[in-house]
Amino acid sequence: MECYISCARLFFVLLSLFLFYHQKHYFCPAENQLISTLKGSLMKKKNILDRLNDKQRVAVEQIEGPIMVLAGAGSGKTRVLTYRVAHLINQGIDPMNILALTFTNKAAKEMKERIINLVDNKNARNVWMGTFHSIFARILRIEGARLGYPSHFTIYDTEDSKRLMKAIIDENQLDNKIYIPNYVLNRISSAKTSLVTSSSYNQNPEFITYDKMTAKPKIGLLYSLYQNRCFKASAMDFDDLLLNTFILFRDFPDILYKYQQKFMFILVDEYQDTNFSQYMIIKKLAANNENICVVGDDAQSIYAFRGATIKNILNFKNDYPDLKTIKLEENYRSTKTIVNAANSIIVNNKEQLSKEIWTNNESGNKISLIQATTDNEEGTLVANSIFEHKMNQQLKNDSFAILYRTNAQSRAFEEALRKLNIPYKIYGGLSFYKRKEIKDLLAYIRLVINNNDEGALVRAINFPSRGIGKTSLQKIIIASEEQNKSLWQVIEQMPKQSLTISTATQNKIATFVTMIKSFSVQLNSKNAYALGREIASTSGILKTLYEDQSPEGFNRFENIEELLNAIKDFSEKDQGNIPIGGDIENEFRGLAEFMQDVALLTDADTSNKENPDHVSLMTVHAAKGLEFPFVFIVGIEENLFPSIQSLNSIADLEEERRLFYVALTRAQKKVTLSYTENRYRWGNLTLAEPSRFIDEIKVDLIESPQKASIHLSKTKGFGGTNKKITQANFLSHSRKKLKKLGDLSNQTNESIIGDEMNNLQTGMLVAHQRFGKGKVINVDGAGPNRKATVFFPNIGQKQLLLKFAKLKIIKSE
DNA sequence: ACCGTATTCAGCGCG
DNA sequence: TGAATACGGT
Repeated sequence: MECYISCARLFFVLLSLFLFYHQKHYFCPAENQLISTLKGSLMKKKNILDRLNDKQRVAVEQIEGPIMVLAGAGSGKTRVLTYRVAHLINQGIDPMNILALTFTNKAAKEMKERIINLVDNKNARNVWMGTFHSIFARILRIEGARLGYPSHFTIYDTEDSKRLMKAIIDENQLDNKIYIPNYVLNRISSAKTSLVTSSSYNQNPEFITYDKMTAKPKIGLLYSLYQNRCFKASAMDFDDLLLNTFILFRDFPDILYKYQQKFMFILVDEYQDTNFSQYMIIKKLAANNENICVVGDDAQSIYAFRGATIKNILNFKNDYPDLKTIKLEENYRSTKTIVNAANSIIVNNKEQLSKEIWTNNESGNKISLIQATTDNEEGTLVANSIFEHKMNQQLKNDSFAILYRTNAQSRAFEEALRKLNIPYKIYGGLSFYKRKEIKDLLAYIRLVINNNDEGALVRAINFPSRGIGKTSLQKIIIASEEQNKSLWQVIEQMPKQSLTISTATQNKIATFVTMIKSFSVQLNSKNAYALGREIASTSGILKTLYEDQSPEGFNRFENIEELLNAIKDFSEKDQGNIPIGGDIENEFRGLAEFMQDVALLTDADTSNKENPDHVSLMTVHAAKGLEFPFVFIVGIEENLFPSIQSLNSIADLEEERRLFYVALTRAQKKVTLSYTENRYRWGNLTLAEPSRFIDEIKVDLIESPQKASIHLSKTKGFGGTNKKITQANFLSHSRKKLKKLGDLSNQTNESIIGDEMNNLQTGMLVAHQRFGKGKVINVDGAGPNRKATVFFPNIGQKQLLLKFAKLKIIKSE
């Protein structure tokens, strides 16, 4: 819980950083160092190439023609990509003519920063670097008119899609037990990924027979209805961004030609995780120049379950006969032990390209194995082990990561780390922009930008509640279906409609319409922040949350303020700081421009500005592309890792194995595996046995299990480099550290209330950041739930959770 | 319209 | 187990 809130704050800190390039990358200390070194020693063009090994160098220097780089884990893949772009720019290529597609926004942003630091060219930021979705969303905003979309089209997130699909299933009186919204959406998604439109779906024997076989013959119909509804709302879902780009290029050769000319050089990162539609788009774009460089590692393909296919790597050879393939096989990241362990795992996969990863690094520590009795004990043992490593080797928290297969496993580790006052951060989980209050305000903003946005309208009209209920909305939806209009078009022409809605309700709707219109007209003239605030207050969102006396309500209020602050930051910065690409004519930084960034932003772009020194907790999937000195891979049990769902097919099991390979290769110095004999799953205790993956690691690379709990007195040294610490020494040392840790923990987890707050008593005068001075009326609750009732003369009585409210005691009596 | 209770479901998740 | 949603009563 606490994490969400710190996440929330962080998210927008990060959002602003994302937008303005002030971001530091915490996970790549080596590269970071490199950058500062380079900056300091006035980079010259030829120095770039000196930093590469022979193979990397070929991959960077061979700028013309098709190139495929098969880059093993830790082999400097990112460096090849960044240096290649830098090299292109140094060769005089206009950055505007370079297209670089990445897997995440974060990767794009980090790479771009590095490139800007590598080259002495102010225009370097104009490289079109971003995810497939963000790049093609941009192109669709420019060219979408050809397909009948306005440039301000909405991008539906998965929640919008689900809401819409539910509604459609309902409206068509289909059984939502048979037509489960998520299932239907998955079918549609895989169709779109295969470039099958709704009309071709209904003629596609493969899809039709499958749906008949599974007794869901109406899916094709639902697909059509869904597409129609999205189109009326001027909305695209994530898959549409790719599908529509493909259609655009397929049906409008002039546009395809334009972008083929523009993108003279194309680079694709994480090629093993691209799907068919991405493959086809790339193929089209590169068809003219064939200056295309793809980088990937088939051994790290872990997203087949959502449509990615390594066929793209195999097909690549067929598409470009004069393809040059380069294998990067030297690992710079990990110890010999880790590299060998990873190799001994991956050979068990039948389907793979031949590659032999090796390293010149030291042998390092053996892989440790922790055996626990219960999942809680697993948490404790891992946390203790982290603590022990820290103490013995004087390490920071950010040297450690705990990786798990499923998010549900995180709890035991959180609790154990909290007990030891070790700051941690959970990556993944509920992100800021998915919070209700944020989505509420964003819904208004979306509606103001795109009146036809159905998802936004349904949300906004319901909150704050204004007496327009389900029944009225249902009538509006029916009318919109009958007339093939958007919901907005129906309510805008309300008086002309013969709807069976009471005059009172009609008046309420009319008021709502007028309000939204009054915002819309200001969109292109008013400052984003001013308009955002006006929307937040006029809509009643601020007021409603303000009047909510509960601590949660207070928090929501704060989150809205946080969002408004982010908008303010955005609007105040001058243009030229556009996150992706650069040759954009639009210099006005209004709300619409802000929203274009937000729609495609995710939590993966977070890191911790307030206290970067934390242990990272995340799924193995989320860890892709990251590295840590010490990695704990937990829950290495049959039916969990490999997952029980993967045991039906060899292909799935092989993907699990690749996933385990990815997990291992995140580590630089040491890997610790853990498993438990008993695990709570869905409320009941189940027996667990060690994963087959443990047996697949060569025996000489792994230690036999450590069983009993680790106590301070049992501390042993690790490896050669650390200094020996006598027991007495260690204890006194650890006490100091403990205290320091407590302080840090206080910042990150917000779980410990400062000493001062423990002394808070009724009658004291306190100061609050926003509410000003007030008097404490009551204090109750304990630990993280400790809260105070404070009377603020100007505002009134407020209940504040002490762990969130940054109260200062002014006067004790 | 809203709230408390019953029921359901449970894998990883880029954008 | 626990969260997220559906239901049903006021």
